[in-house]
Amino acid sequence: MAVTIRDVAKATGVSISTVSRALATPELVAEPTRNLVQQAAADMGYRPNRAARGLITGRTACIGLVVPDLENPFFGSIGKGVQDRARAAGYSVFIGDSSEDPALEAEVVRGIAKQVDGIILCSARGSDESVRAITTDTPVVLVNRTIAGIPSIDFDNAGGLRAIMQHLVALGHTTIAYAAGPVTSWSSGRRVDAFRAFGEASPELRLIELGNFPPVFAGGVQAADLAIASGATAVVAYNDLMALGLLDRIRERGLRVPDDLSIASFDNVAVASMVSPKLTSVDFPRIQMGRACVDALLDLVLERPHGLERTSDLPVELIVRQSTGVVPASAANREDDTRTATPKGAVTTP
Amino acid sequence: MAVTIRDVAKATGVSISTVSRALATPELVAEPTRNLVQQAAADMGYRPNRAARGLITGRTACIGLVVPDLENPFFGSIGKGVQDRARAAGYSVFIGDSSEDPALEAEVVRGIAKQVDGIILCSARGSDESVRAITTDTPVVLVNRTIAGIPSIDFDNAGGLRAIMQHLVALGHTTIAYAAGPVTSWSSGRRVDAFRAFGEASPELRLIELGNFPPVFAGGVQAADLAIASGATAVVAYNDLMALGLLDRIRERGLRVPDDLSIASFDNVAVASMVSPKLTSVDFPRIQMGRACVDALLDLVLERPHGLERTSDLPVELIVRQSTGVVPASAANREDDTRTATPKGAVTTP
DNA sequence: ATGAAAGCGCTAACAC
DNA sequence: GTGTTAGCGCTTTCAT
Repeated sequence: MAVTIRDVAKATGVSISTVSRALATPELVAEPTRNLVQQAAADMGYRPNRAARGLITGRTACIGLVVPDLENPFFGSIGKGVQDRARAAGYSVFIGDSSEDPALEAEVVRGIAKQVDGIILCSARGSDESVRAITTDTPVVLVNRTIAGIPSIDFDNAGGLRAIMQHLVALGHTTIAYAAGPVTSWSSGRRVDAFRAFGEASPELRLIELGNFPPVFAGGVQAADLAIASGATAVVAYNDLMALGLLDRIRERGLRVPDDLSIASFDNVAVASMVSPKLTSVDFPRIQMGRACVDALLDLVLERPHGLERTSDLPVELIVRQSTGVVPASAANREDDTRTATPKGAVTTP
Repeated sequence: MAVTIRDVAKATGVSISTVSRALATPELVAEPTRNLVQQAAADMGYRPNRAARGLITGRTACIGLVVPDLENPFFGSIGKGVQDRARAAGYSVFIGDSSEDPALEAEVVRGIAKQVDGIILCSARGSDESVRAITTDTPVVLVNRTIAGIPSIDFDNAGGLRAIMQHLVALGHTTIAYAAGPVTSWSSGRRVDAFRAFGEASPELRLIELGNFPPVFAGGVQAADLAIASGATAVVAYNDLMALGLLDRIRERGLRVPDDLSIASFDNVAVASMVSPKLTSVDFPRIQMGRACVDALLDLVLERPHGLERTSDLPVELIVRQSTGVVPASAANREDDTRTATPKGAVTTP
């Protein structure tokens, strides 16, 4: 058996409660006693039994992290941030993988809920009700999804989309296509909304929605032909994986990126800078997101008043690389004609 | 407070020990009582308090997984397998990220050790002694590293290397270069050993060791020029990231892959099939590895006799794609000459 | 087959 | 400032 508080008490000649206090609340113990006990505890290699402590305090000093897919580096990064901040705060992290399955997600959450003080739930797949049901027993912070009444953290999807659009417009593009992710994806929805809003604010642009695609390589391949057919000079993809698929298919069709067609996307996964041309992509501070989640969750758990707002958006950053370039001369001319034909506010020719 | 065993006892009119038995060891309770209790427990939403149980049984039903970097999809996959198998066995998983830092690794392990029944330690960074020290308190299974006396699981690195070599030889290559990973990497060492062994067994081949490189894109870039200078017609890289760097630099030098130079590597990361040309790579069954780790660890924890051997190598699979092709005609001729000039066993010209 | 009772290691009143 | 005591929720002898 490991060394217990009792052993330390026996060794130092004080009572077990003094040992407990010297270790947990040192300010309540006289200097000499405290030193004696702490020294002895250290010498004997005493390590408190978390389970016993939790049994009485009702706190576990553990938090749970439930993600749809651990293999996805996106969630790995968040996990790294979570683990890092949690450790700094003296908390351990339980990991749960729901394999993108709502039923499994519920089971995983249930299995974890009892042994933690709170849960960080990434991209919850369950219904609003099922998620809300969890939050009655356990503090929860949501990532990549918002449900009224539950604190959540997200990236600034709209800001990222706008950054891409401004970048493309600055390069002279006026006909821009967007290849969206799954309709069920909340973040995809936010980006589509921002895309439309941008279009409404800039009527001189021709913005084309290519439709919804699986957020993977094959989805990008599928979108590529539509993008080419649309006449757009730039394509924005829901994520880098799709951008890779676009790239592959576009080149297969004999076009060059970015000379004939520019590509921009979201995520800035590691490989974005390893392919040629390197991808222009919106970077999400994922590790920072993980940390922010822990902060928000501990605010809840410890009932700290000065926590951040119930929901917040983390700023993102556009990383410009080689997959976006100035609009092709031919397209620029063609579009110039269009622009001239419908000048903003003034009609000189009937 | 949550519903306890006491509440269930009160509701059913039996004693708490009967409730405990009905739930934990049903065979010790009479059929009617058992049903009554189980039904009531289910209705009341009773969930056993793991901490309390652990306090008395000495078991936590938790295992720890410590990896060098959660952001690396390699470890994410292993984590997925671990989590999956552990859940099936009724175990929860603590995650620890050591950020490739031996000191932090030790701290993370220490923090986790007390709250788990065993630890799966991936690519341990600490010294043999420090790792062995852990195993005195806690069962440990090692991944990607072997230390005498500690059970470990690994991939069949040598088998993978041989599979690549046989593939290249079948394509006519006789001058093959190898770009190794860091000298400190255990798996890199295994592959280098296998490379040399293959060379010794096939004296008709010219095998070139380009040296050790960082296992990342930049390392591959660095190796590329050496590979080209070496006159090899095929390059084997320590991992896919390096292969990507090789690919980039080789094309920058005006050569084509695989027409002028073939590239093969290890890991088969997702992106290997998303670049062009798609990479020939050795696939590691990582999720399966995670599962195998849990099985091995639970053998230790539960002192099951029929566990697998103390150390074992998981089989790997070569995935042939577009980055490897038949040897260039020019090179084939040149090499034919060489081969003729130094025939095996017979010297015709002084 | 079931109940009573003794703790697992620790913290938190409550005394002194 | 320190010691005594009563549990936290559960399993596990030991009786019955």
